[in-house]
Amino acid sequence: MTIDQLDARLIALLAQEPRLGVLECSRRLGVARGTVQARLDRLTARGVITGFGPDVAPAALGYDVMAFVTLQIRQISGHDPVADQLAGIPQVLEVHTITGGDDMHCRVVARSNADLQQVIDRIVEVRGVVRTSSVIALDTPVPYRILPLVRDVPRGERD
Amino acid sequence: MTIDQLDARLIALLAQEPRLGVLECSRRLGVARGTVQARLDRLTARGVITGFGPDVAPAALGYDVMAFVTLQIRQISGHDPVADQLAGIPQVLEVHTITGGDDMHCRVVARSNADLQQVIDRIVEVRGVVRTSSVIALDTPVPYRILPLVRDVPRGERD
DNA sequence: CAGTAGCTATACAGATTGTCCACTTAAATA
DNA sequence: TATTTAAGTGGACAATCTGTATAGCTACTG
Repeated sequence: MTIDQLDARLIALLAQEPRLGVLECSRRLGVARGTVQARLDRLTARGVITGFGPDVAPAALGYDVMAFVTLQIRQISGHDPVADQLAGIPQVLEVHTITGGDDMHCRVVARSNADLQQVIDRIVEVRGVVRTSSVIALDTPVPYRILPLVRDVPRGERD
Repeated sequence: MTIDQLDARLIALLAQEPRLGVLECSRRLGVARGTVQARLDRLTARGVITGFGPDVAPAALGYDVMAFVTLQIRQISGHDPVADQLAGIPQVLEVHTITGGDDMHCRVVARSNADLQQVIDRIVEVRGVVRTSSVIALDTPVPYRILPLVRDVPRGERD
């Protein structure tokens, strides 16, 4: 499961200028339009590209506070019911189960520190959650990105 | 800094079917094309929508292991030089400075647990990094999302 | 009340998309 | 070696969309 040079260049191109159409991509990459179309279809079908969703900045919506909350849960209840509950809280952007002393790791946002407390309270209320521990993200020197990873791959061939 | 109903519906629509054109959006939302265009321009200008990048699944590229690495750094060196170094490691997808006992929080991916060790080694080598601690993400019951947040906002009016 | 901002409706040329098709390679298979 | 198969190229066509402008209407503000 890897991608080749062309795939990588295509993804990189789209990552930098996402609004480009297929035709424009083909021009920039120096290949036929059909090729780009086929590549995109294949990348999407293989699940490499999962979508082209608009990237929304929570901060721009007033959610200035971002935090990571780790949870310990009552083992007996299992992860899924807890995750389902967490999924019902809009401010919970992401949930992972993890190794180590804690059981789950969430990324949450809030409108203020006071609001963060509310969000955490809501998390604590979730049945099965035993304890939480939070750290606030003060700054994000490296925002989420995949370009370097994509550029790095190209030694591979087809799948 | 909030968005109104229409903005929210527009973002939600695009989040679900990102490939839609402006015209199609206007039809679905029941407003004029110019309105959608203007809204999109404004949302982008205001920084609410930061892009439409292709969402790439690292796992589909063979990076099956995801982990969170927290760092303690030598305070005297400051965060920035460390962050710059970390930005040079493709497998480091994201870096935040945080409150609490540790100083930085990173999301990293790797091709295997053995490979993760390599990545961590590379992080440890960064000048200014004193200590690292990692947890592996076993599962992701709630993948990153902003829809619930966007849907939740609509009580607000214009900025 | 005048001015501004936002939405609607309409228009038009130019560009793009979704699909076909025929032909050429390169690689895998019999 | 002969034969498939997958992938890429170049071109063509109708249908659609985009960028851009115009003008009228409404709501809010000083």
